Amino acid sequence: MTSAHCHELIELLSKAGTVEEIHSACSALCEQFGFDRFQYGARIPTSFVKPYYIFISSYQNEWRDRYLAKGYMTIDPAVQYCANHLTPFSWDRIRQQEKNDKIVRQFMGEAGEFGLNSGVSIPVHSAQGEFAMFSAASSLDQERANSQIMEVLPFVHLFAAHLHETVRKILEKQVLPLSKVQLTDRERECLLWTAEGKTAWEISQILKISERTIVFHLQNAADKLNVVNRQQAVARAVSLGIISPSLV
Amino acid sequence: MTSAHCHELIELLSKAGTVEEIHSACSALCEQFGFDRFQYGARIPTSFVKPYYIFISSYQNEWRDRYLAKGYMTIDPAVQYCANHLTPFSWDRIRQQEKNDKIVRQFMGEAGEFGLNSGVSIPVHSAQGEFAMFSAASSLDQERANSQIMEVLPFVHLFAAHLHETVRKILEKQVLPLSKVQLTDRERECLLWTAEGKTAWEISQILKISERTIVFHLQNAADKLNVVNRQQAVARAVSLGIISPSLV
DNA sequence: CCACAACCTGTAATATCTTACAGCTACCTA
DNA sequence: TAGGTAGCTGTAAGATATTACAGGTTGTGG
Repeated sequence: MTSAHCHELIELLSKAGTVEEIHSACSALCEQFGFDRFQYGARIPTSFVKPYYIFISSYQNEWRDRYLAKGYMTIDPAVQYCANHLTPFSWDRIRQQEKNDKIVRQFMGEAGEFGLNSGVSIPVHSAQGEFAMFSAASSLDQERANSQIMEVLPFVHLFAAHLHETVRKILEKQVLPLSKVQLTDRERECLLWTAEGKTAWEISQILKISERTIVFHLQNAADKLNVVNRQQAVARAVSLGIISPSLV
Repeated sequence: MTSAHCHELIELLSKAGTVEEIHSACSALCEQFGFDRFQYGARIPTSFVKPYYIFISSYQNEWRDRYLAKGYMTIDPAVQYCANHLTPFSWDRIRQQEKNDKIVRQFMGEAGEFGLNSGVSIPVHSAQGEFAMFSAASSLDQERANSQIMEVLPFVHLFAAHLHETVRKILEKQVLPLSKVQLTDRERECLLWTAEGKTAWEISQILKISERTIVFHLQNAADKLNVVNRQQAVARAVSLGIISPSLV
């Protein structure tokens, strides 16, 4: 296994223009690297309460349905880990853990019935606040699966990053109109200070323009972001990466 | 070059408890993978206007000083790219670009004087809104440098993720007291709806409790987050990953 | 039983935001 | 020259947030 195999797969990804083609590239990765099934899932922050989800998966439908229906996302240790970390999560960490909730053990058992015993999950976090996870499962016995996973881990990790960027490019045209919002310098500046907790009057003192103008810029920013007030404007601007601790 | 070398380096990282030890691990990576110099830089969102920066670097001091003094961070194409992407940025992309600003060409020239001609930059984005970059430079001629970079890219990429997690663990004790803020379920819930643009009265209707109680929870959340109003509370909660489009 | 955490509620004064009205300058490009 | 964009400013009514006062219930663990 060399980096060249990895770059070939990434090359394949870069040519993908549809979800189906991405699915094929992931399948190619599984074949190349000795995995049986994969799943990519991403959460896109179009709204906080109702984010947009996309899944590209070769998991069995029955398992996927049960997973969603029973709300296993809030139980799955891989999800818990990936939501807060950057580094790959090997599934056998769960078994190694001393105390596992009863519910977690049950979850693991059910997953095992679908051939999801050994595997690895790669967290992906983007600057735009998106969260994605790429998981690959192996049907080898635990020991062999682990050594195989270790072998290909760097390649899968790099692949996952490219995978998310590819998905993002496709989604951009469809569900990410917000990410194209262009704020003017002043709008961004006012929003930045608002996120710092400053009132319109205080910002007017900082920027040495009238309070009315601050209100004007913030209103324009809110209109562009399609939100109803400053709290929501700040939330959206931060989660979209439009404002970030930066460049000052 | 195999994955085993990579895992050894990561093992080394995991043992690091100080910035110096991390520096050593990065140096080991450079030696192992044929790079001459490295730089890791991270921006930690303790505040929007004045974020916390940390650098671990083997770049020449003179270049580092000039870089900061001249504000090259806002010019550097690698930074521009990494701020918005997940995948590695090979420096020769800059040269391949058709139109380069005069200022960019000047920047590249100056960097070249310090032996920073060929190299790669890996973006790192965390769930907590941190942004980091790990760059490794090679003094080989362009063609050989590129093929060498391609060869080790997956390993460097995985290393960068572990590097950031290690740094984060060290910083957590010092500059990240905010990340330990624990909000109650209600506080988080109220904050989440506030980030959705809901007023206290609207949230009271959603949660079927009194408006006064919503105000109470939001005030408690603001106190814990050490902020002065709802805008800042939302900004901080989002950027710290305390609330995110999720799990509903 | 007591302390504590999480949760809940009310009144009221004041500060701040939101929105609607109306109008200005400067710069750039078709 | 006209039209567009970015920026700037004022007044005012009404909605909402902030803060300070004062008080309650429920469940958990020492």
